[in-house]
Amino acid sequence: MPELPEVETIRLGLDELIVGKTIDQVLVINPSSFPNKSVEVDRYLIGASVEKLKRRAKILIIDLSTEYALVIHLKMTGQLVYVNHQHRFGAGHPNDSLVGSLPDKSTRVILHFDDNSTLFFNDQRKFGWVKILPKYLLTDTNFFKLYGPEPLQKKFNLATFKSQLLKHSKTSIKAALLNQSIIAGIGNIYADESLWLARIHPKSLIIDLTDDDVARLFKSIIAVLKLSLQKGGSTSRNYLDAKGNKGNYLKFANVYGREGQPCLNCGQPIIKIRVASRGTHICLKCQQLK
DNA sequence: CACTTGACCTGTCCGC
DNA sequence: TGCGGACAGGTCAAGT
Repeated sequence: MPELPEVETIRLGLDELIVGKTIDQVLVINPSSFPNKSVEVDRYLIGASVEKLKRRAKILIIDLSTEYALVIHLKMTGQLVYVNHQHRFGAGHPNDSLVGSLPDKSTRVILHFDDNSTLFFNDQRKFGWVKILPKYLLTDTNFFKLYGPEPLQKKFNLATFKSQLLKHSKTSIKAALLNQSIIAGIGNIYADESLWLARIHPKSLIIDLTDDDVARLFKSIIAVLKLSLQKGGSTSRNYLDAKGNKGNYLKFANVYGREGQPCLNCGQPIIKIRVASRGTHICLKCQQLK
């Protein structure tokens, strides 16, 4: 599920909701969802408070007041939803209905705070995970050493993007965008959206792209990610933010989920093909293979 | 070596 | 209505 805009939306929500709160209970309902949890690590968690929320690529980091952090990957269907039993958002806010419905059968880990509020880690497909790790390991030279640049950071520029792509010149551009070591945070939805906006066929080999193609793609990636972040991410099936809201980006999507519908640039029907063994949405007229 | 494919899981949808 | 198969936002290990 969550790609960069979704994880960032969750991070912003949790930043409002849980900073300063103290953990008083951790329940692991599905042990493989928290692979390094043990009785001993309870003492690093219980009594610790939440210091800061961070994100690197699609990974969320909850820095605690101790030497440790909770590191979370939501993979395809993970959710982190906060519920405060003393607080209602009101006016039909989706969070209010979660008060009674969580935990549910996809709840894998529960973090409980001493103000009686709760953070639920739900994950239908069980691919996601929570780990506790010492903060000092969570750097780009250690835990994140296989991750490429963050596309929304100021220091990410066209020259960096181009040199990252050229490390893998014989692969398709779509596979490259999905490769977290080339550029961090892009997944299937935003790969398709960025390639459509840049008018590039996803099967194009990197070596065949012109400088102009790469420049358009660079701009398109940033535009697409920023728009999605502004819309609170994409909800295709499962995604919810920390308050239980769905994302609104897919209403603005140009190709993802629009197979059979007219291309918003030329009117030809969008088709769905397979590239890098992922479902891939394109307009054949606007995105011609080189 | 660089690159691609299956496997991990659960649930849903579509065609017969 | 039931059943099998394909597919779903991600990432690895294992294959070519």
